[in-house]
Amino acid sequence: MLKKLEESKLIEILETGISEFSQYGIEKTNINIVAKKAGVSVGVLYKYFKSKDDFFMACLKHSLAVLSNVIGEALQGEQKILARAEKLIRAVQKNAREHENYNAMYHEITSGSFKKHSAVLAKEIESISAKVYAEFLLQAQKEGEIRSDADPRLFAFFFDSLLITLQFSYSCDYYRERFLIYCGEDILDNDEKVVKELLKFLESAFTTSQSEIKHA
Amino acid sequence: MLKKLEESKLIEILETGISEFSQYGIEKTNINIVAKKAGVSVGVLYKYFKSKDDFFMACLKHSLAVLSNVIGEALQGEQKILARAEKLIRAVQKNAREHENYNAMYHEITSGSFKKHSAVLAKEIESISAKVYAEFLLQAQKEGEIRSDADPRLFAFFFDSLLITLQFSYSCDYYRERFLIYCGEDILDNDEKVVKELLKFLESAFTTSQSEIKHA
Amino acid sequence: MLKKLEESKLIEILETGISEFSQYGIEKTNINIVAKKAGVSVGVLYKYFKSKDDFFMACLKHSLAVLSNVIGEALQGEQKILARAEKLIRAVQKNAREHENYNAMYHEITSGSFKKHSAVLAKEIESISAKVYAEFLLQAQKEGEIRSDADPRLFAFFFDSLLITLQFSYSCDYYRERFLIYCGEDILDNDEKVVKELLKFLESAFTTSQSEIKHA
Amino acid sequence: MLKKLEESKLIEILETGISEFSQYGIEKTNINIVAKKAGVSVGVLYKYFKSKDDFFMACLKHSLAVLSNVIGEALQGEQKILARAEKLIRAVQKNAREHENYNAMYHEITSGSFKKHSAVLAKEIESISAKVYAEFLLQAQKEGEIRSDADPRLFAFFFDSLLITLQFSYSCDYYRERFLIYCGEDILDNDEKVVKELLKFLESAFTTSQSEIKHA
DNA sequence: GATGAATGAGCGTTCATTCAT
DNA sequence: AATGAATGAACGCTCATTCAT
Repeated sequence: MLKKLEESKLIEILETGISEFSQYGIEKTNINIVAKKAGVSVGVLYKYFKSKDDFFMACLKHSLAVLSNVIGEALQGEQKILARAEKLIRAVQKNAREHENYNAMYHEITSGSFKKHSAVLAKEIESISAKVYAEFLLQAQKEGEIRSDADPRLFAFFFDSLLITLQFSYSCDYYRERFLIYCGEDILDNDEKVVKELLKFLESAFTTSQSEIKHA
Repeated sequence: MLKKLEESKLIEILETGISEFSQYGIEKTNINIVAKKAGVSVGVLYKYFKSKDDFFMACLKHSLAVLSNVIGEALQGEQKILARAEKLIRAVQKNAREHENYNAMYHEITSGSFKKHSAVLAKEIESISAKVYAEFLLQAQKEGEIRSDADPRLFAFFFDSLLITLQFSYSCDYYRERFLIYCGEDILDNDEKVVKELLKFLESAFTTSQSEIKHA
Repeated sequence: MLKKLEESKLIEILETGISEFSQYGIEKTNINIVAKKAGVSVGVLYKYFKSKDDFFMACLKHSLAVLSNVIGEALQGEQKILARAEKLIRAVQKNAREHENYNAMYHEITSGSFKKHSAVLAKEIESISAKVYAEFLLQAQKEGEIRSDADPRLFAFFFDSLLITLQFSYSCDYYRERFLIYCGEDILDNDEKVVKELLKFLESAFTTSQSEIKHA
Repeated sequence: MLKKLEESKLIEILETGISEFSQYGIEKTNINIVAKKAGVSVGVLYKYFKSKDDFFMACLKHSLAVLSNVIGEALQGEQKILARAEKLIRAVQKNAREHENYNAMYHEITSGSFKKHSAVLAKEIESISAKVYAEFLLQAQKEGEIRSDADPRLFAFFFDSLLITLQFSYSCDYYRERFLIYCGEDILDNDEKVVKELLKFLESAFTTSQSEIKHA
């Protein structure tokens, strides 16, 4: 009971942190203000987390735990690659809207003064999806769904690049603006169109073709 | 003459700023150190720029001026869309390596405490390439190079998403790590492979196909 | 019985406090850590002692209670002054080693932010030995062991100065270093030498001499 | 001219620091308050000194520079050992009164949380006087002024112990109280008496004697 | 104009003390 | 009574910005 109260408090602190971090960035976020907004004293915050960086990391982990579920669920039991892609795209759209801040957190680590942790974080965060994507692309290739001369890892990389950019386009200010500029002011109200067009874009890439490219 | 001297000094200041900003991020960059490294007094710096943010903006503009040339040059006089894409990909690879800092600057604005300027910056930065891409995709569509049911703006968006992610993969720490995880430790030494695979990925998207996608 | 349990607990708290205070000094000692190390809650600690300063005072008193026995025992029943001095010196050596922390506590009050209590503490701590020393020096003087023109109180002061410096030299970091510098790296393994030389130094001071000093 | 102004400012900062440190101890001294009292901003203080510890060290050095002159001057050109001792005692009396704070600074390092620097500081501070004293005691011994069976280093140690205790007795609160308790309330107004008695105390120690001590 | 010393608000972190349970 | 989670004032230090020279 006490435990439950503590846990809900902890989550409230994390959520507040995520809200502040995703609004102001790591450096500009003020720990004292986070504590006040979360309704606790700084002391409590420093009881749970040993430093601001540590606190940010905890917020990040909390965000990623939610995000990784999204991918996991979207990949359940499907067979055809385009169907899988469609599920992922829709998952991204839903998730990015629902957990705007979580995604902004993810984006936060790719810039600013968090360079020092780049290698560790990337390994921790990207390894799973990199492996999953590459594996199901390889599988798709074996089943003739993808051109035989494609490198599954690179294709996984391109695919993920499209997904994360889309994700940020629904959750990070700058990317959202860019999204509107590229696709029109009403693109945020037209999720279906985005799904369709991206699938068209992927379709051919993910569909066996005989053509070969010749480079000089 | 005096003007010229000032101009070269100004550029030196901007270059120093870009170097520092792209290394440490906006918040952690110390204006006094920038001034010292640039060989000027802080007073001069504050004469040219009214605040740190303003200075960052100027550095950003300077970076983008260089970057925009890259796109412009890559688009000169070419006709076939895949050839154009190839030129752009190679330009991105060359540019990202040569002007690592400039690209890091660009990435810097997409996160952190720079939210307030997102709309203005996006409009300023993305409008041109958004228009250029959409136009030549529309042209390509008219000439039968791209499937007739594609939305040129969305396709331009997807195409640009692939390019900027690639750009960051060559110039920003986190994205570079992600790149290695997805594509292997030696991917940075294998630019040709990246070009080929991305072209394969794009090829079908950018090549007329009769298939249509049916969504439930 | 309950009382007894409390008493032993109290002593454990005090001993822990003494250990921490003598290691880190008054300010740097953390009450919460003291409580944890002593195996009690801070609440208990603040039940017994109304503040950190108050707790330090209690620790100090506890230390001094042990230290005062040392002097007392060393002065039992002896007659000749040099024999008494020898007993005291040996007592200091033994005590300083055995109760390093207690002595460090004593030294702690002579500096730092404890100025406010100087007068009270000095009166409490020094009065006894000041009186004892002065009295037996007076006695010694009457019996011709000390030059007749000596002021027993001043001589007691000088004698005690030598003893406390020696005490600190065996128990406080800085004084120990100084001891090594003055007397050689192996002086801490050579207690007998210290005894002998200090007795030589005192011998003449404490032995009647005819000489008189003439100051201009 | 500007240089001069800066130097005087620097000294004012150091003097303020010495005043605060010797009043409140290292930990309780507030850098912001020191800055305010010195009439500068914290920024200036941190321009000159890289941390609080560094600032304390600078204050200490400043204190010691003055103190070492005292010893140096007192040792100029004298021959007879007791005359030298007398000069030193008088120097200590004068110096301790004039530079009360400087001496308190010296005492500050012997306790509290400055343990980490004990070895370095002791070496730096004590080495010189240890060597000087030992040398002139050795010289005195050769000339028959001191008993031939004395160890000059140990005797130097005892002599210095008497001097520093006296020094603190004129400059540190606790030691001053102890001084009054041992020697009477009016001892601070009776410097001559202290000189005379200490010389008497030393006289025999520093004067050749035939007696030998026999220990069991 | 140019300088760069000086400013001082602001923030991360600690820890003595309190008080609800 | 005993606990120890929670408090929040306090302080060391940084650095964007100003302004006297």
